[in-house]
Amino acid sequence: MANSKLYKGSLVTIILRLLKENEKMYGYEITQKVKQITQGELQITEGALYPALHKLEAQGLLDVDVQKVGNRLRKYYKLTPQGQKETHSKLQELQAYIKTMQVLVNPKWSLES
Amino acid sequence: MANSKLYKGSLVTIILRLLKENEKMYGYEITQKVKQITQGELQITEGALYPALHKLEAQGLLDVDVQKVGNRLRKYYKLTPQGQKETHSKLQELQAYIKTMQVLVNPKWSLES
DNA sequence: AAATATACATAAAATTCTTAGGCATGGTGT
DNA sequence: ACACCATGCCTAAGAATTTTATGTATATTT
Repeated sequence: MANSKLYKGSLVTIILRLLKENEKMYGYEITQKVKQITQGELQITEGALYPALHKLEAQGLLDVDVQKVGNRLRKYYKLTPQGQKETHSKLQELQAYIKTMQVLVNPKWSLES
Repeated sequence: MANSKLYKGSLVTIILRLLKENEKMYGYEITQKVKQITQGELQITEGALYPALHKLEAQGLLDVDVQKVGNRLRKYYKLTPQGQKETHSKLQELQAYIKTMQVLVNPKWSLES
């Protein structure tokens, strides 16, 4: 997941955000979508993704729909109503995080306009 | 450290950034400064901070200067030349992270203006 | 025929942080 | 005098998340 440790903790937010946009997605699709959107900057590893999906499902934030495409299985995930709420919450947390970090990083301190 | 998991991985960046601004700081001062700047949003716990400082020192990114103020010890940390380079690098990573996350979060996909 | 892509999965280890203490000085309130 | 909180350092057990390393199987490309 990139060489930056900053991505630690943002996997769930990313997953939820993608599912908000795409209605239903399967695991492998998520990894590819993220790679594409970020132009390779961010690579979600399967060892992190699948456990995360299982946990989100266990928490009632995602529903699963297993489909057989050709001869292969796909597990399509989609947001539950509760998952939609959580998505909204996570996105607000992200905005707050970014805002806070920018305050910490930008030297407008001791000025406090 | 806030209720958001997004802060995971950003502690070192925060420490380095503060030391870039403040020349020399001691641990407790860092916790208070962060609390103040973020108006309580972000509380750095000492259980995370001190091991992080020790590690940065061991990596040669920080130098320590122990001083006795009144009857109490203070360990003042400051950036080494290598620490300054690393700070620059970490700040660029933060910019990249924010940019990437905003791309992931903002729905300009499949448009790619 | 071999290599790569698709598609799922788990498990050990590493990393980072939280939680929960411990020790000591100094000031403030009762 | 005594309790409590702020200052100032510290560590260690556990939790949570991710990396790394596999495993299995089918489909496509070279």
